[in-house]
Amino acid sequence: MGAIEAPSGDELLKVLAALGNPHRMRIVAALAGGRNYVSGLAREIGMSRPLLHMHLQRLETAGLVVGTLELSDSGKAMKFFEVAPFGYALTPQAVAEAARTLTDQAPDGKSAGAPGRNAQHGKTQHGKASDEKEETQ
Amino acid sequence: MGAIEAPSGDELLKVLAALGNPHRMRIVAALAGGRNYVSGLAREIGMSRPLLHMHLQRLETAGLVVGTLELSDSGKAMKFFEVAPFGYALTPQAVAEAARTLTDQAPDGKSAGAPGRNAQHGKTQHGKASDEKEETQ
DNA sequence: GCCACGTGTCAGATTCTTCTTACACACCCG
DNA sequence: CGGGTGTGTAAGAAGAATCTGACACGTGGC
Repeated sequence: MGAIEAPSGDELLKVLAALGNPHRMRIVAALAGGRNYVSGLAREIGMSRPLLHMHLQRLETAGLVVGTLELSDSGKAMKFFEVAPFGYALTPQAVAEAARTLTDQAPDGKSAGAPGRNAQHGKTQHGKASDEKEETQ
Repeated sequence: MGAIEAPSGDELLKVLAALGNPHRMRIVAALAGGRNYVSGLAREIGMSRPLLHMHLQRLETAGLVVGTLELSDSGKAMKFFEVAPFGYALTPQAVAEAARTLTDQAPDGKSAGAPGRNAQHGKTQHGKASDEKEETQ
């Protein structure tokens, strides 16, 4: 019966909390139309840079966008962001399944090992299977 | 082929914000295992009734659960809750599409009539789909 | 050197959400 | 009639999220 791989409760929770915000939704929408760098994006959607920075950080932590620092021909460092090819199915069973592996995140939980920051876990029919290595950041 | 009906931005936003909470996720999970009434559910998941009441209200507003007030044989009024057969696909395009119809409106109530709130977009494996009626607030 | 552009981060105020406590009512049973 | 069950709601504290402003740094061009 379980056709698709269920995401961990913490992961799904982070994704939903990240997407459950009008500004962040708009950011993802703007990024879905094409990649952009922080200041340009801030101008496009009319938001202060520090605020956009926070939202982008939240989205990146949830694995919904990825940022790459590039150097323009002028030599200026510009951080480009683009949407990650995520795909989640939101159904009662999926939520129930995820809630099973839901760890009541303690205020201090990350001691040794990966901080649980994982992006792709092919949930839906997204054949996109770029391998994912766990990098201990 | 974009034959699928996209949810309104406000609707998707409400759903994501409602599900982006560990307690509410657990509530949906508990309710997916079977219907229950408020006090019983509060005992089952170990939560105070007023708090559970608030969370249930939030979930019901988002259209994720439905509550029906029934009378037990003893004559006691008991409010039973059960999960609504919702189904949302969370992809970059879906978010972008929803963000297009995102009204950043004030806490003031909506003007009139039932807005086009559509829940089922059967792209995931979920057979049964009885449509629910729209209840404003 | 100074300014325009890019980056990141911090402190503080504000606003929202969450949670507890306490109250209101209705019904049944001893 | 008091005590058990069920319901709903309101006030206020506690906490987390949001947002603004100012600061830091680096590079290219006048």
